[in-house]
Amino acid sequence: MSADPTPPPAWHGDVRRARDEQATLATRVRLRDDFPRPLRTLAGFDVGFEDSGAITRAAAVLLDAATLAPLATRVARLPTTMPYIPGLLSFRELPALITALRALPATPDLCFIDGHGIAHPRRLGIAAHFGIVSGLPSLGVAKKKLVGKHAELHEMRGAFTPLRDTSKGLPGEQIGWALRSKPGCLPLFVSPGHRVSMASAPELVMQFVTRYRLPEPTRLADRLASRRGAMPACDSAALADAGLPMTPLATEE
DNA sequence: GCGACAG
DNA sequence: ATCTTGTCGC
Repeated sequence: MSADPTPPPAWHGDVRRARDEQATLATRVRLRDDFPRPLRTLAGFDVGFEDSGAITRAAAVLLDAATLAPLATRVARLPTTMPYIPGLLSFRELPALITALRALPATPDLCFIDGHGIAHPRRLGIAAHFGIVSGLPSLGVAKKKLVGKHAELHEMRGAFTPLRDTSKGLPGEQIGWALRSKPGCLPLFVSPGHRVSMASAPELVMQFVTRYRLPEPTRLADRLASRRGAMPACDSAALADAGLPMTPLATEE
């Protein structure tokens, strides 16, 4: 048995140290598609808070990639250890997210994270960090941009345009995409996390967008993390079909 | 010094 | 993220 090669981030109250750690880990991000085709299972992740922020609540939802049927859901609650600091989001939320991931009955082929992938000052947004720590293919789906600029976006569903980091001059390297997942809605900011290419990111997201702005994996995790609405019933038969463990589909909350 | 600033 | 009612548009 070997120890976890990459432990979840630990906050030591030192912003500069955390930034250095991000720069180092960003070195290990791989932007090449490296996941099963066709995709069998997907997982969506998001975080919410309880007790005025004292408790960090991470939600994970495993779905069947072919039908988008929920196969399992998990919620992990951990004491909140640091405040929100732009650019250091993963140090605050990743421990809970990894806990939720490990509680899933099966390992997902691709992980959708609420937040940015490499569209980050040091190219290690929470989705990229999640990929490095877990070793799994991941991509980021954010509702607002953290850094970068992009041209005007067409109103048509599915339209996308590059998001580039212009902080070091024009044109600037591409760090992600602004994606019109739904007409009449603000665009989504999509970027590769780990083991996913820049070119595939928009398609991977649109492939799982139905009638809402957010793709199903993230949309469902969002509701579970924020304790809103109800989760569609999990399909135990599908979980079995997928050749996954016959773990009881305990749906928390 | 003045904005920008994932969740 | 979270606190919250009504309101605008398809």
